Amino acid sequence: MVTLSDVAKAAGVSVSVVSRVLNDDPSLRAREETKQFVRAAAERLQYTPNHAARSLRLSRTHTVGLLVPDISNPVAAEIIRGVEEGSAALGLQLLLGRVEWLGSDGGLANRLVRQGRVDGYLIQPADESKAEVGEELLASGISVVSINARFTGPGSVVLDDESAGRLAAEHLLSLGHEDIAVVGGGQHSWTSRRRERGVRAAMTVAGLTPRRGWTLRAGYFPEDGRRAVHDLLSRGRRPTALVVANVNAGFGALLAARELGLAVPDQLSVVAVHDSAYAHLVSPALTTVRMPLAQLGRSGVEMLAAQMAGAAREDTTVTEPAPELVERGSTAPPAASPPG
Amino acid sequence: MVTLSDVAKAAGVSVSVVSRVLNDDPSLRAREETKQFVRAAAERLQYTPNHAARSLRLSRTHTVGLLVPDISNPVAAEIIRGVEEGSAALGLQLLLGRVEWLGSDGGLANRLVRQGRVDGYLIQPADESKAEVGEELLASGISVVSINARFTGPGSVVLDDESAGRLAAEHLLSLGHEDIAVVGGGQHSWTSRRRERGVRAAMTVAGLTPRRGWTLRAGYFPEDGRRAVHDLLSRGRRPTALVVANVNAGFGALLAARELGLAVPDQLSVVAVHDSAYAHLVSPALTTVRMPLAQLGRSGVEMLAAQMAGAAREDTTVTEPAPELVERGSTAPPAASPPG
DNA sequence: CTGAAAGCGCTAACAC
DNA sequence: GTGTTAGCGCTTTCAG
Repeated sequence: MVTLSDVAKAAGVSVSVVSRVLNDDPSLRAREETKQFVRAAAERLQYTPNHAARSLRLSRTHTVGLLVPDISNPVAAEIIRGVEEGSAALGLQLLLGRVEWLGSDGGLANRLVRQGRVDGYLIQPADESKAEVGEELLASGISVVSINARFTGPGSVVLDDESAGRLAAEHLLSLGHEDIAVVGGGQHSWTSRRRERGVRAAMTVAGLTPRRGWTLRAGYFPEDGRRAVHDLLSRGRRPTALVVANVNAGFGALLAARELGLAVPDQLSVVAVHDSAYAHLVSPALTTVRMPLAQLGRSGVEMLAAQMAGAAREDTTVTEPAPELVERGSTAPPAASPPG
Repeated sequence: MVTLSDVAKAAGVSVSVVSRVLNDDPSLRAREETKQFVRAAAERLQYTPNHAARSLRLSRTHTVGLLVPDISNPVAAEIIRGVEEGSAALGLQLLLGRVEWLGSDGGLANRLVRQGRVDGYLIQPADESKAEVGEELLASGISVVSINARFTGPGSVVLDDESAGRLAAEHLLSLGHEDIAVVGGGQHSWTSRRRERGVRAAMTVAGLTPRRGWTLRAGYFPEDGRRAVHDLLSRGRRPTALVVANVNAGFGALLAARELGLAVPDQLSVVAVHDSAYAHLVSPALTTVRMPLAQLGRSGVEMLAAQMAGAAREDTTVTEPAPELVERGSTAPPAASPPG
């Protein structure tokens, strides 16, 4: 390992000069020649500052913890991609962890903070992990931002879920649907509730009232969507169209329809929130509302970086690019049928 | 931040005693009472050793770099899950990075090594990132293990790809297929070549010779599979069954068949290597060969940890649990048809 | 049985 | 313009 003093020796100056040259210390007035010499020596020796020493000295690690619920979920993965891009751009390293660390494990996440291993945390809560789990971290005074969900306190970035819900509903309405049900996310998901609100808003504008019992809470997995749709469609009157709050659950909804012998889109239209690389692979291909997931991740790190630099905690919504309807094969006008 | 000397003060002993008690230094013969006292104080103050100081002192970070090509790929994600589990079990933290760091960016990966930021690397090469990219790292003398691919030198853990290929082919053969084509991974993928070899082996045993031109190299994305199958099926004689070397490409193959108006499985059977949570969501549901991806990830970190502890570099294959055929709807006996 | 002190590599205040 | 030095928090050798 080549250290500062190696470089100093090679350049024939003292360590402090080397340090200040290499860090572009403005208060340093050295001969240009000296600077060049130092830089050349550093280059030649392939000097790289030791990270441990530096963060010990500066109490700053240039590392942020990324706490995620489940990498295998393509929606989460897409957000992570954005986080990755953003942190690379900001020169931050990512320490990967599971969001479960917040709750269990004697507060492993907190320990990492006290260890001085990270300068802040980016949290992508699972649906279930509600606000409280992050509170302990919030209380610790460290920089934290929650992605796609909110704590009780400020410090979050979310998507324009209400618009997404509205867009999905408007699409169905424009096709002529009136009997629209919504399959939401988990019980406590604020994100999902906002999508549902968007759907209701669109229906209200169209002069429709959502039928009671037609707003379900399912979850974020295909199996959740499947179960919910089985449930919904085994009751008396059936909707002609479904807004599913999450694309994964949307796949499950499609599966359920197939299992029930319902033709999509002829007998049932399905539109889901969040696009997915798989949406065009199922049949019929799934109509979705695309949301800027990677941008959400990028905004998340950026906000965290700002917080670490001293900015106040705030809550923001990523509205650019706006949610966009991606029409595929799973939506069509309702079959002509006598009003129920 | 509470430091060792805070604890020492609280316990009324010196820092060195605290350090040795907390690290269970066997060479320390202190009164049991003293130890208890120290531990109690540490507990009470919520002492956690500062990571930077420790790794500066010990030149060890308990952190490994995880370099992946693409988190959004569910197959890669599943491996990462295993890596995550394994590293948690070993008390290692994961620094997430892109495998592209190896090539470009002036060797960012190398820089992290010289910075002393990681004790070793786990690399999951993209198909394209061939052996060479890791060589520089290998040369640096750091611990490295490559997952699901091999460097020119030792230090890798892979799956039993040949068995997987064989299993897929045997399934098709047992259904009565003779005209079997294989859609492989990228040009240079050793992993994929081993799967192809397994297919050929099974066919040879059955007294069949794979038709020339029926072994394609595609890639690991749905689009790759789709293109390859379009290509393959637009030629004169058509196979009755396909072994696709990767489940994602398998989805693309299914799509291509649909686009060409070929009924799966009646006119074309498809079996793909690697199971996926999406396999049962497409229609027909995709028959796959399940491989222990998470176990691969776990074995990867374990091997890396061993290497970091001084073990020699080696190449191993994860054979437990063995590849397993998951029969779904995309395979069936070939339609009775005159031999072409 | 316990404490003092050196030193890991770095930055920054201060001295010359 | 450049060098000296203290000290970040920790482990460990060596004294006592």
